[in-house]
Amino acid sequence: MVEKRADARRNQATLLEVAAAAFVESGVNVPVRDIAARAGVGVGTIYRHFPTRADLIVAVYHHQIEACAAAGPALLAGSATPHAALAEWIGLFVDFLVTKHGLAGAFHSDDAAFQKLHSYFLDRLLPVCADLLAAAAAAGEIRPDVGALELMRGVGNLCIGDGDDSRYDARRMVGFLIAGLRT
Amino acid sequence: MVEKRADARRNQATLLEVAAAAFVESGVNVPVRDIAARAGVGVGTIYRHFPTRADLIVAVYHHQIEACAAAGPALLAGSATPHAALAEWIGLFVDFLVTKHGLAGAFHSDDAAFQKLHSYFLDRLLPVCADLLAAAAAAGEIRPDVGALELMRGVGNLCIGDGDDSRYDARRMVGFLIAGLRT
DNA sequence: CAACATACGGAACCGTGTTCCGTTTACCAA
DNA sequence: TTGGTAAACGGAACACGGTTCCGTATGTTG
Repeated sequence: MVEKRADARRNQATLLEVAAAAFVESGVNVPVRDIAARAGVGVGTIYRHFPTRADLIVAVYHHQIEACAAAGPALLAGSATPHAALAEWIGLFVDFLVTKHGLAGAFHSDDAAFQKLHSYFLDRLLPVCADLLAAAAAAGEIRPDVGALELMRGVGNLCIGDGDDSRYDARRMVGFLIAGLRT
Repeated sequence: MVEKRADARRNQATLLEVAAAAFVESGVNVPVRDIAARAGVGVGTIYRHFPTRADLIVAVYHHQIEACAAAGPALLAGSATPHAALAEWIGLFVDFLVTKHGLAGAFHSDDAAFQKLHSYFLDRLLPVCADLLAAAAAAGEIRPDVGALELMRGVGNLCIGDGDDSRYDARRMVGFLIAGLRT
């Protein structure tokens, strides 16, 4: 057995599309039952393809996360200074997070189910961030003791709630944070 | 009717004590049923005294929040510069948040039940923060366009998850953010 | 001490994530 | 074409946490 049944493959594809649409309309915390109903399947079908909510979220945003990871080295190679590359890359990350209502919150949830989401983000993006930080530190543009993990968590945290209140702008706050890294 | 029944007053006091202890041990997200069990009362009794979780949390931390609010003017009067006062006051706020496991998360929850918690924090602390910011801005120490609400939300967000992971230190990140406010 | 308003306890309800299992169906071989 | 079978499905059921409701118990007052 190597090939999945045709209906299974079709359902998985449908679920990814429907989930993506539901996330856009109702945020990543949309109830699993709603997604199932919209896709015309039972909740069991969702859980067979995606063992937890986190797996579904990871699957939906897989391409965008990979694109973000890939953008790091490209920016480093193409920007005027490492610090500019870092700022641009963080900007991409922030854009990604704030356009997914509730994702930043889920990212930092202490719920065990979201551990996988957390791990995936970190696995893919932490090395990229670390390289950018190292380059900027080597160029003497930022203090040398800034860790990639703390920066990513801080940035992710600052994105929580963006969009809920027009008086709060995560991009602005992240900008201040990055500015505060300078030597 | 002006006086509450003696048992009611006693229960309310017990609940405050037990809830405070439970928050310390298990975080502010400890189930209501657990608090009820520890206090030896039914859940109905909790809800009669505190209509929602948020009311209970507000009641438990009322004194500390008031103390934090009162510290603002005192620091402003006693510090070398307005910026130093701002930094010290933010430090107090951060200390308060990070020592209450899960409180920072609840503070920014989009759950309607926590709206009251959010409002109370903002009602009491926003004016204090605004005064400190205005003083620092007037002294030319920080950029003049920083809002109290965005700063408090940013700081609150940075405190989320502190303690869950020894590699993340909210105080450090907040320090960077405040540093990034400088002109 | 009686009578009544107040307060109590905890079962029940609701919403949400997740599991389980009887039923249906795609696929392949005869 | 047609069985047979493993894979996949649907949705009821369960776990859990916040909140509500109401019959019962009790402090208080006259």
